[in-house]
Amino acid sequence: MRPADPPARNADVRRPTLNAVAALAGVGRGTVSRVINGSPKVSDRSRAAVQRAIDELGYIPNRAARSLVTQRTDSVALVVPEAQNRLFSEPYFSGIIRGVSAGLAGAGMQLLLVLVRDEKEYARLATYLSAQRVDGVLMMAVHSDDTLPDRLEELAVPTVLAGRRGDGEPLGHVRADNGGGARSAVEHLLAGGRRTIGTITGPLDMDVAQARLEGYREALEKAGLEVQDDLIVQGDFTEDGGRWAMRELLRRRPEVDAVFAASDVTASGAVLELRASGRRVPDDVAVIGFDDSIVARHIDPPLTSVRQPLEEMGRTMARLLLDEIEQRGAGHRGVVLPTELVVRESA
Amino acid sequence: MRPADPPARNADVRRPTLNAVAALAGVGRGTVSRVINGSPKVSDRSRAAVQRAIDELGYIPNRAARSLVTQRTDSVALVVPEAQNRLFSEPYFSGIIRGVSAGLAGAGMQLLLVLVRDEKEYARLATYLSAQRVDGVLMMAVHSDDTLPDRLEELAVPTVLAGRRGDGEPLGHVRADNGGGARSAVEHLLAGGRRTIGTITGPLDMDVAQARLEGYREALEKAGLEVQDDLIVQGDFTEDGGRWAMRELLRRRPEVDAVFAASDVTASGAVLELRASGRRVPDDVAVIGFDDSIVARHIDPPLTSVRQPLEEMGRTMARLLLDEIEQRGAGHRGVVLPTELVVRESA
DNA sequence: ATGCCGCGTGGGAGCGGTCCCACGGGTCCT
DNA sequence: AGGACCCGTGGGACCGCTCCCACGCGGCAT
Repeated sequence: MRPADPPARNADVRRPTLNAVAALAGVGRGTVSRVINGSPKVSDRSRAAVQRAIDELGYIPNRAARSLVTQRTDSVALVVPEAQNRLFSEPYFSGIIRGVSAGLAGAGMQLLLVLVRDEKEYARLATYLSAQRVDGVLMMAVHSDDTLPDRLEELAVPTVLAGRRGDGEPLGHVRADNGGGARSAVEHLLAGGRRTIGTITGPLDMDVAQARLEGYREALEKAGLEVQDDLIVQGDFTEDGGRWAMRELLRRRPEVDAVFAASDVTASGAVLELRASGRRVPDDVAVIGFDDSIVARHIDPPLTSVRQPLEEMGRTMARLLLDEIEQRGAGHRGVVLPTELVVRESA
Repeated sequence: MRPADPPARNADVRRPTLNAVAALAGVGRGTVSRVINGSPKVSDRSRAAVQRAIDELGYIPNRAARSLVTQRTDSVALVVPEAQNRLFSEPYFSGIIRGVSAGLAGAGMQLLLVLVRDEKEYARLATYLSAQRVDGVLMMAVHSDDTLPDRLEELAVPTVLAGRRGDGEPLGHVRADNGGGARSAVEHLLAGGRRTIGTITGPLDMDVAQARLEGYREALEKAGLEVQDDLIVQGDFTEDGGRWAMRELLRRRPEVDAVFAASDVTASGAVLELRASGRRVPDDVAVIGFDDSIVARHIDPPLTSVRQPLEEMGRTMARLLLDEIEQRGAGHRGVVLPTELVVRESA
């Protein structure tokens, strides 16, 4: 129990209100509101007077007050499952954020960052999000069995995903052309004369992993080569997983002369294992990764990798979400952005 | 009575209000408010009734409405200058964010992410922030000539910085023990029998760079060695800067047998240059970096590096900010957190 | 002139909370 | 018995904005 209430609530300088602007401009509140919201039904004279008053007072609308009546918050949440946050190579995360931020800033929207630590938090999140009345939700790294997106859809919260859960993703989402990227990687290996090309996949319950594997298959088939199951080893996007998978691959097929890894981190594990087995990269075995992350540039030898247009993906996510907020039922759309092969020394 | 019900404003399901809870619980609005805010002046009977009604309706308070009257937003902004966002090794950024998020979540505070692209945006930011009425501001990576913090202080916006601008930083801030970290790195090199130890610094207008350089000096002096100016080369935290600085260092002192680099990225550049000059790491020249970033683990050889307790730094920032919001004038405090030397193969 | 139209415009009525004042009804003291 | 006090309580008055209705006024047709 507090002995006495804090005196002087706090040192806040009371900011000017719309009322103050109206008084100074000699018009009614309605008119000021119209000017601020760009309504056309205001005379030039009033508009100028209001504008002058706004400038003079340094008036900035109070978001809470507006939000209370419009039932909008002009803010969206970016949900990042904690686990993924580590798993995914960092450029992925920060690149997308940068794009999202840029796309949102233009629309005067705020970005709420929500890191989700554990399952318990995750479960309560849907209610939380709809109660906070964010206008929309951006989700990073959804798993195929993720139900949060469905709940958000039920609650009619506009949602856009980074990546999709599976083939017929009903929600709006943005993803890189994983299949195409993988294809171009394998084609590059083929063009380099490699013939026994293995691949280390990601967890196959993730769409990205599936898509990249599919691209690998397509490239081989297009080249008239047979897809051999023992050249395909499942990894988990980690470095240790990459090492382990590479060892397995070498055991099965010691003559392998190239590897396409579904992530750079995996690839770096593979390179380590190759070196441990006395093989040289790329002379004996060529390696290509995916993501063009920091490690790609820094491992020895520098890694050829598939780059995703991260910032553009982020911007696109923002745009899609804004569209959906503007007119719900605009239909959830999926956007696929092209990838690019960055050739370095490993292949 | 209103003539007719509002014509379904939009597809939003109208969430229950405090009024609805009061009606269902058979009490007044004031009582419900008291229960929600944990006031002791409520009878157990009322409290129970209200609690039941809340659960039944799934009531969650409307932040905007509350914010309007309390003049608080229960949200803080995390400001990240865009340039730094690239410059700083990523674990730094994401580690701190994770800590901040954890620290804030406990207090029911929201985290607003604000990336600042260019100078123009930056200039308007102070006004913007105080107008948005965020309760406080967290700033990443301030430069020593940064004036935004000062403006925020003027505007009486509670602020906590990651790192400090200089020696007598007036604002609350959290930083790693950069000097101590550098010292332990150099001591490790000395313990390994190295005697001609060079250092590649960061931009010396940044406090971290200064502090790390100072630690280098102290360690040498403590060991009774002379600090030789030509063993100190200024870098810029980039890889290229590291290469260039290493080349310069080799030119000045070809017999150098160890290098302490002020960042891992710098160190990785140095390693590249050392190898290009035909030297082996660590056999001929030992190298230690700072940050324990991803690249530290992935370059060849794996880099010995100084780790900062990033997540704890984030949590501490959150706590400091919360304190300052709670009672302004609690005095801006600086907190220094210990670092840890992670020994790998490069030294 | 008289009516009608449409454009700007002012301002009342909320949005959903918190704050605080006034009030009923017990307890305890005189 | 009457007064002073305390406790839990209801509800009015906002917080700063948008929405919308009603109104004044000039121009045009009647």
